[in-house]
Amino acid sequence: MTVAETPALGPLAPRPLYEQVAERLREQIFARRLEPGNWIDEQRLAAEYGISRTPLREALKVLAAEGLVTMKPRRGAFVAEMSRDDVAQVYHLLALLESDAAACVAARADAEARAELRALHDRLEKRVRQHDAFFAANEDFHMALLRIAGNRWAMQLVGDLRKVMKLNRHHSLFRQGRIAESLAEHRALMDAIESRDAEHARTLMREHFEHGLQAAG
Amino acid sequence: MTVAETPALGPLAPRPLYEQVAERLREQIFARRLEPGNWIDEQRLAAEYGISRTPLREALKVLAAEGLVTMKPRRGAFVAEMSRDDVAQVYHLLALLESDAAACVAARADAEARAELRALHDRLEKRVRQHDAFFAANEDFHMALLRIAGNRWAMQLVGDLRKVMKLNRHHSLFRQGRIAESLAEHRALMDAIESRDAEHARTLMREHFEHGLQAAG
DNA sequence: ATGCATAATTATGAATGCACAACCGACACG
DNA sequence: CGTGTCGGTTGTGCATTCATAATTATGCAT
Repeated sequence: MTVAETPALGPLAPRPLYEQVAERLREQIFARRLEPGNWIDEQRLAAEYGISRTPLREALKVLAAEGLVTMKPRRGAFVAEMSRDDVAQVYHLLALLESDAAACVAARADAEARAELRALHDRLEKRVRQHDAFFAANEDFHMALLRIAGNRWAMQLVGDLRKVMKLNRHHSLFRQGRIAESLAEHRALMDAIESRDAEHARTLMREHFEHGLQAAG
Repeated sequence: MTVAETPALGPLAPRPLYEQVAERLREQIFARRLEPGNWIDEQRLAAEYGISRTPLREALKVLAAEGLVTMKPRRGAFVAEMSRDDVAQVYHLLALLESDAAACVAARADAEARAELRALHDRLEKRVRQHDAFFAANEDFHMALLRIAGNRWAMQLVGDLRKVMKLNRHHSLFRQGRIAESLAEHRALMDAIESRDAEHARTLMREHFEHGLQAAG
């Protein structure tokens, strides 16, 4: 009844096929090989992946729950589209959830956790010039913050919201100069966290997202 | 077994089987006919529902994404369990998301929307004595607030969080006297909304959940 | 009896098969 | 020239079947 100990299971994880397929589909969607609005041809993809439609359809259900695809009865699956409103709404939620996490971390994280965030932030500083690497490091920092905040449900929610955000073509970081701005905001946030100023951290994180939304608009 | 002619709603409701099954499973879980931690016997349920395992498995994927069941590879599906920590974490998120929605509604909802909420609140007032009816009316009020706030992603998130919350046996409203308290808090919230005091509404909603968590603890 | 190896059973994960709705094009009609 | 419907085609949704991992039962030695 207490957590059934499934210890570690590193390379010995016989991950179900439908999960691998879901992961692969996510990559295809983020890489824009499957574009928002496009119909997803089950037969073609099943053939391409060398599998049957059954696990593919199960994977599509998972992605639908994540919001990456929409299912139309008897019509099939389509890559989800993000309207301008959707982007604004998701930004608002990310601001709310992540600013709360930032406040929580500033207030309660131990020295070790703060050091981990500092390390991730420093990595961010080193990648100002490489857009893709900066993007990845940015994601790492934000997700680490969530993990340290210690709310697994929040981590799940934010993870899903960040996934659907990747559907948005005009990502804020693409704007010229936005990376430098974003970095400066991260720097201020990191300072607030290290000086354990929870409310300041909350405000900075919220503003970070507000600026991101403006840049994306 | 074929649906035959559903005279009025036949062609208008071609809801896929796996969705109906998902709905039915949710009911079974909320009614505690399937208890948290229990293994879900695919064959037995498929036979019981008179369907094959394929749509049942697809429904289970959906519920897994909602957090109502957990899938263990090669072991099957299990009704999710909510630990004490989980309950606290979900309450925290509901407080955050719904208090923001309350502030938004107080600030921006038009008279008609406020009237709708008032009507739902009055219904709540009339059901103090009937636990189940009060519970349902409470849910209606909270979800209406979310809908009026106008963030469809927030509505989805809160809906899912409220679903997993129903797994928790010791729901706060079960505590003696909590219903009256809850109602008083709703009353104050409704007043704040009608006087369009956004920050007051936010605070009241947050406290409403904090009290709910204490009652559930 | 207890512990371990091994065979039988059972259930999951995936593949294949099939019925019917949705789509596409042709052709008749207003 | 647009509208409608009729037949063929395609693809979804679901059922059925199969392979293999997990679980239970069995036997044997200690």
